[in-house]
Amino acid sequence: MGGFCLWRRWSRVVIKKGGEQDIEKVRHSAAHVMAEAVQSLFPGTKFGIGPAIEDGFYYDFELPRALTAEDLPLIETRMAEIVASGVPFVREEMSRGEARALFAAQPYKLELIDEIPEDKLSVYRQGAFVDLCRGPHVANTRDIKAFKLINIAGAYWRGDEHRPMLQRIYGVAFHTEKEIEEHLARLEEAKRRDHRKLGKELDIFTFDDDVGPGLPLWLPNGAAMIEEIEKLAVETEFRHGYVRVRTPHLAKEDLFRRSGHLPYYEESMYPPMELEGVRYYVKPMNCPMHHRIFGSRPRSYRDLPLRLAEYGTCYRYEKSGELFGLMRVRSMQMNDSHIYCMEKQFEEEFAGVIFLYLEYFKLFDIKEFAMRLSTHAPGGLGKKYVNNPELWLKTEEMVRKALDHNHIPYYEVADEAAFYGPKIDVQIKSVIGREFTLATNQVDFAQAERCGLTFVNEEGKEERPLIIHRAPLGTHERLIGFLLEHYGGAFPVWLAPLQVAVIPIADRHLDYARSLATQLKSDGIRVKLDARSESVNYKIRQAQLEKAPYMLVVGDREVAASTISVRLRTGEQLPSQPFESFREMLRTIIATRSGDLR
RNA sequence: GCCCACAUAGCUCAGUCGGUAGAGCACAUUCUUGGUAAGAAUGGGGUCAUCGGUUCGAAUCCGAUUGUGGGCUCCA
Repeated sequence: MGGFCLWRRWSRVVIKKGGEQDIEKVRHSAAHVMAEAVQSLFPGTKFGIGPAIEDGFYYDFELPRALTAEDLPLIETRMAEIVASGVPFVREEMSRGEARALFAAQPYKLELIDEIPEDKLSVYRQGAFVDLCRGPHVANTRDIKAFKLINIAGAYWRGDEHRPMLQRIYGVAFHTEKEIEEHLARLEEAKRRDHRKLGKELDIFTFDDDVGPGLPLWLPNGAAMIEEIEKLAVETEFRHGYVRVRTPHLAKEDLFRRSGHLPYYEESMYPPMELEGVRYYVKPMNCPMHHRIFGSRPRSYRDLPLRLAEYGTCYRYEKSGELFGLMRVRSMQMNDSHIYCMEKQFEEEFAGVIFLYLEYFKLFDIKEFAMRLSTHAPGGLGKKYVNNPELWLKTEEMVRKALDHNHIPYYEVADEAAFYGPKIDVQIKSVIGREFTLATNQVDFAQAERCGLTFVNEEGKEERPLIIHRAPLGTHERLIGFLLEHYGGAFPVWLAPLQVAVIPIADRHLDYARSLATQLKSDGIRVKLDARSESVNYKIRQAQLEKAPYMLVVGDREVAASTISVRLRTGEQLPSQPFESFREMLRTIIATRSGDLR
């Protein structure tokens, strides 16, 4: 598993290793300087918190008016003055009472002061500005060499949506101006790779106001990709012993009540519709339906493990502000499966799923991801989580064992589990830097009981199956969103919406070009014949922009010799060759889902 | 859902102090038949997101709604 990296902690680790532990101090100090600047420009400002973060810092303020983009340069200028004045950062220690007196006009600081367990509190002073802070800081404001304020955003105090919304200013800070420029250039590059931009340029998907937010429409190019991905899933899951099922998009209220979705998941569900006195819900997950398939006849331990798979379409009512391109939508098609097994089969099944993930990630050349074990929090029992503390602890331990025995690295986060059990989420980052769960592998000890699922064991007694929910390819929406960014739109041949562009040089080459296109089409290749009376340059440019892996340019020479000239998407030119040899190569590359072009 | 910003042709964007809309690309037609990232001309295309208000007059000012974006919260 080379290339595996837990980038959650990555930046910190790298910094420490590289002997650059100072940069965090610089960023944190920059936050203090920004706070001082804001205080001097907006007297009466109430301060929240201002930590260092990846690439920079932020500080939360309660201000008399809303900030605008025009305020940032003013704040920056003030900061530059403070930096240039070369004021030292001075640490002072004091008692809780002294701190309370010092921050008497700062309600947010008072709240923090009261929650600090130690009796000795520390504050840092630079010039006229003093802030409650653990430190450490740089010695002098002059040590802050390069910073820039980036944007303004709203943020709830202490991340709690029931508490006041403060105004947050984000900044970046590095040791040198050059690093800032490089960082901004990286952001620009990220914008070019943004799946929303590429998805539009490559005609993959669109959103329509009349259809609704978060409800993507797949254009022909996107639909072609979806079909390839489903083909991949069907073949792979068949090899791994899954059987396929199909289920409706709706079910009666009672099903979701028994499964636990209505008590624990209702706020993410579309409201019910009522017909002939019966309430129906659109499904937010496929599991209840699959559980009914499991329960559709008596099951023996000999039937287990039973692996039911379906690319099921689900609908979740995500809050409007949470929608994000294809990465966060309201209708989604999931690479779903539920594995019903005995407890003694659990470890093997669970590990099998993890290895299935790794198989897929290798295929897609996905190297930057992290496996996150999400566990429950005792405080959420009966609210967010099914109330069965023993089973939570037991299944969490089972998952840890399954991971450890297979030497699979992971990190653990409490209070992130599904309502029915712990899970392993595979975390990836969008090119914008936002983190998403791409795939998931969840244990479910609750629904079998809630839904009354049993099997007859070796002793002829009824027993509850354990259930594993898994979606290694996540949803089409998020996977394709991710792959767009991951490949920058230049997909491997098998996945590329347009695989071959046939480009005749002049009209007299059209017949030959057409016969090539027809033959490729009969091989199932997605081919486009560009028959327009445009220049060769123009047609090649078009094919390049569409990121066609292959361009077949045919003119007098090719017609005369019955050959083709192949230009790769990389700009590379293959030697002139008989059409049949290209056709053969293409067949192999697609059949093996190779990432290479030749 | 919350804070802030934005919404002009299919796409990317101009549009000054309010005086009934422009460019490039794309598309269509014609000319051109050109050998590896844009040949030329002509043409069609916009209720300036929607609704309301201010004004003699609104793309422009104000309000609401819808949608999008940056965050927060939440998540596949």
